[in-house]
Amino acid sequence: MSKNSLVASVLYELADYSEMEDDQPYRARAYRRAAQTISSLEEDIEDISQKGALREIPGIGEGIEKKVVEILSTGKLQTLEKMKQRNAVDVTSLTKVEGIGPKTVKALYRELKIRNLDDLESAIKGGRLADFRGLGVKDPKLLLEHIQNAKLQSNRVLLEEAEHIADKVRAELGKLRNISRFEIAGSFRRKKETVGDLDVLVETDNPGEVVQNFTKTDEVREVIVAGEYKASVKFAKNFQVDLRVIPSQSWGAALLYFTGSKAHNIELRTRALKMKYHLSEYGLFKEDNETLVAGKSEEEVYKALDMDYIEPELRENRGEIQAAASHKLPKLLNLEDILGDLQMHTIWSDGNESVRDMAEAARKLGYEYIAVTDHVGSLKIANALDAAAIKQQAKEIEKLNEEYEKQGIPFHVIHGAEVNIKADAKLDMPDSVLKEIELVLASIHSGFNDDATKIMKRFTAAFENENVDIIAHPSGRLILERSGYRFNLNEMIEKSLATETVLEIDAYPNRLDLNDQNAYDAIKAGCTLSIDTDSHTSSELVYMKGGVDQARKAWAERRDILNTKSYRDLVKFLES
DNA sequence: GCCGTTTTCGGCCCGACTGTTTTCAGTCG
Repeated sequence: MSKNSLVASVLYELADYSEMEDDQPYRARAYRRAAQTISSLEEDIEDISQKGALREIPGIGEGIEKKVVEILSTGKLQTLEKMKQRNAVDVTSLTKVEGIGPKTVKALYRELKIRNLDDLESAIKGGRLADFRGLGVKDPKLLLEHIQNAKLQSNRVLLEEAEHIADKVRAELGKLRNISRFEIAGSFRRKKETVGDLDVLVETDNPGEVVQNFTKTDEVREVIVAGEYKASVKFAKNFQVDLRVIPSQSWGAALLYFTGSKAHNIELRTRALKMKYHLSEYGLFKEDNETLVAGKSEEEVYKALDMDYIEPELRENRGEIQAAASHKLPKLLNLEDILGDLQMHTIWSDGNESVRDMAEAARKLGYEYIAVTDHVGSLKIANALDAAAIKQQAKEIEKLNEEYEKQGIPFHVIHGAEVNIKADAKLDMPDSVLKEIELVLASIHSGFNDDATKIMKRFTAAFENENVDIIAHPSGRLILERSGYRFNLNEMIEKSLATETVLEIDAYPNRLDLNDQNAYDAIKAGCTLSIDTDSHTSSELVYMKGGVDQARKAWAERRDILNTKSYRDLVKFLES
């Protein structure tokens, strides 16, 4: 785990306290901007600092450079610590409450001596907030709810879950009249691994009516705001959905703006300004602010800015703007390019269906092949196979393949295995057994707390074993649950290249492992990746789409991904 | 605090919604 998020969070905090303390809003904004840039940086901030290249990062000058260096060496910032002592106010928590920003925090402290969420809660319950001016939410019950939300963790959900909520939104919008088109934008459209809310754009001639009717649909549990052109509501589980009405001539500009990311938008607007334009969600305008240059479609706006069209997945300000301006964007991988799935489990180990069931389901998806990769070795919870069972399974698979061949069905089941890399850096199955298996995945399932050196020693054993073809779910993270083990990505990439071992993007919705940043780095370095679903039942094979989305965010092209190869080429690769 | 194809000073992305605001500040995305 890099220090980028630490540095970013300290800078964000500094921005909040600064905004509260002094009247130089642009200083706070500069901190926030730098924090934003650093948190979306692909490179480790510590490496950049060691190279002395911090000042090359846009938004980092003399002052912030010093602060970053201090955070990296001490983990803290003296200026911020002093501010905290001076104010003794928990700005970070208080600003998490909906409707409360730094200015309100300052007023709450000045007038009511409120320092934290508990103070705020008791002030509301004691009715002391009744005469307080300037707080957006007047209803005490609602405010208490917002405080509870602030105390809980974020409401972000997995992309997979967001897809289901999006289906509900689509269903509700389908019932409303007078909507000529709609689109769900935001981080959902960019296919971020987690989604915090849904941004729904609607085109209609009856804005007020559509907004009002939307707030009355069955899924809506609470209305936060509802104006003529915009509504914010909460669905079940506190999940926020924002609806915005967009005029037709601005559809593309609005879609662009609300798809984001914020960093991407700021870069675009800055580029527009340099070209003597002015970009907002209403369109790209000439300097006079009246002449519309482009706005109907995203393509039109990008074109007017002398850029190629940028796919939503790429809009994270990771160099896509420069690439689009110089016509060097990648030709992104598509789901149709995937010809097989190389990790799945059956009833032989901890899966729920037979080899044949999985194969038939994969054929329906149009695949040429699958690899059945049940757990092997001593992993008891996963009902791992021993050497004898592996042999039996090989026979079953051989028979099924013969059957397909006889019937002239061009489909192949590859006999694979997922072998555990043990804490002592040995594989959980002797080489004599592994070499008989056509495709071996190696992965870590224990000793998660080992330090990076030990983890790398274990991975190295796997990389250097000639029977191992793929390192499965390399980081071991579970999104929103655990962060994964400490590994050294650069070393993983080096080893992957040196030993021609493939790194996996495990497409299971709460894994997506490698994550997009790491996968981006690996692809840039020239590694081959595979995208596998890790399915334990045939209905999970469709998780491939999430894996492809993740790979697209990592700028993956068809040639970067192992399972875009035909069966013949794949076998050649495995044998080489 | 950052930054420069107008600039080393004077700008900084932009607009909707809310409150009790009679002309705008704060918050949010």
